[in-house]
Amino acid sequence: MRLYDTESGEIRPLELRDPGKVSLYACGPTVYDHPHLGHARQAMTYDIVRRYLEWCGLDVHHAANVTDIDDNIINRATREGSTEPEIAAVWKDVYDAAIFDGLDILRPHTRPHATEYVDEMVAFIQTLVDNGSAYANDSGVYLRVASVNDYGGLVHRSLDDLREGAGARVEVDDTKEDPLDFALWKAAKPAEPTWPSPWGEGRPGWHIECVAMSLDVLGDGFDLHGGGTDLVFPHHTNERAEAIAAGRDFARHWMHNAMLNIDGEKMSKSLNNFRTIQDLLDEHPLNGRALRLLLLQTHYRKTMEINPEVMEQARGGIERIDAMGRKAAAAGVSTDGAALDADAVTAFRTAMDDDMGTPEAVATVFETVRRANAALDAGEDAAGLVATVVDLAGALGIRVGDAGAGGDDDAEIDALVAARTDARSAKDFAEADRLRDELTARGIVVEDTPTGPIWHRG
RNA sequence: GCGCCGGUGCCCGAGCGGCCCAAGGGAACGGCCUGCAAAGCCGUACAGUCGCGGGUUCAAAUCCCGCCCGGCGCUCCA
Repeated sequence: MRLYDTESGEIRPLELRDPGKVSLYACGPTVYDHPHLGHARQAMTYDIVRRYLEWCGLDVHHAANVTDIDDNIINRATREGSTEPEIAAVWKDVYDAAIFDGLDILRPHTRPHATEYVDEMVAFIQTLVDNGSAYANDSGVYLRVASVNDYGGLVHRSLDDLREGAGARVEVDDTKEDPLDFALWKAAKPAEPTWPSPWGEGRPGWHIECVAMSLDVLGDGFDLHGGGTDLVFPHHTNERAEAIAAGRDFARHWMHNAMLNIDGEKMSKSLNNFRTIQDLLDEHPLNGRALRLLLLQTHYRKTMEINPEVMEQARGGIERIDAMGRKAAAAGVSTDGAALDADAVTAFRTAMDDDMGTPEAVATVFETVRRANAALDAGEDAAGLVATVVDLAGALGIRVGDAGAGGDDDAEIDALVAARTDARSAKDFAEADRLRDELTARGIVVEDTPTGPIWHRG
């Protein structure tokens, strides 16, 4: 598989540290508020990477941190008269429900929490202080950026370029030797949670947690490190700098997913077009899967558009896949042991191996859906094609729905559908239509097939 | 301001030197199927300038230059 690597700036083969095994670290959330659509794209991107690699037969270790101590958490705790651990616990649950349950994203195998890693972080910082790449003063401990070889390598910018930005934008902190130097450890401030350290009470800086945790969980020279493009600088640049300064082998490959726009504009709190995942999920029962399809139909490195219209369009796509599933189930097609369609699998693989070409991979799935429907209509053996759709869609995390039953009133609906079938047999079409209207009013869609009617919840 | 990424049909989006008179999804239209529908299949119209203007090349949506527009980053935001 070839992937775009942010550091080298080119698409290059994913070369694994240990053959057959993939170690993946995707930066996780800071838990203090509702997760939004941007979090969904981020989490979904690495969920798809993982699912595809697993589908290819690789043994993936997916790790994602949970940042449970930072300024935002402290501020919220203060504002609500709560405590930081409480805030973090509550919002982590909200995140998990929306992301993992709502969007059918696989839980990372390992989810280290920052507050559980303070000892490791302190030890890491000690290494940096000992080897002269970090210095302590009254306000904390800082990384001496100028001492790091190729500091701006990930963003492809020189130290001078970066200083220009830092000087222009940031309040110059004269306790630092260089405006670019950043905090590894922050000295205690009043009313903030603190941990002991050789440099006094305080709390860890932002970037140190990911370095300490990724290297501990996945080991030196792990394969893939990912996150949103907005993390390239400073977060990932600084993680990388810390690892380099400590003489550790860090990520072999960096990947970053693009941002998303709502109604043509960037999503932000100030523009008031901020959407939480839960809002979207509540809007329509198909939205979780529709969002996944929408995300898959755009390449992960391209800014994508999201608005009510495209969500509706994506729902249409999901319904198309489900309709095939229902039709196949009604025709009694068994996919057990059916041989997959080799052409489709090859096309799918080729697309995915080329820097996660999910839009083309999805196109292959839909083409296979059409071929399966045609075979089903013609009464030909469609098992292989249906199995291919289920398999390939599954590799992308899309489940193919079937009958759509599962409500408390299933028996009642079955009875109405049966009554309609009887009316149709008796050519009493007025009664048949009345019964169908009644079902429609209950949100049930009835589809007549050669093997009898099937129904699902619309 | 500096750096980076984009601008493709009605909408969303692939394609990134010849296989493109440009994939796939959604919407539209016609046909088949149906008692009528729905779903599905088949077909059609949509891109006659692939943001605009130059250039390179036998050949450009695809490469180069300039401009316009949108996005991201420039210290804690996915």
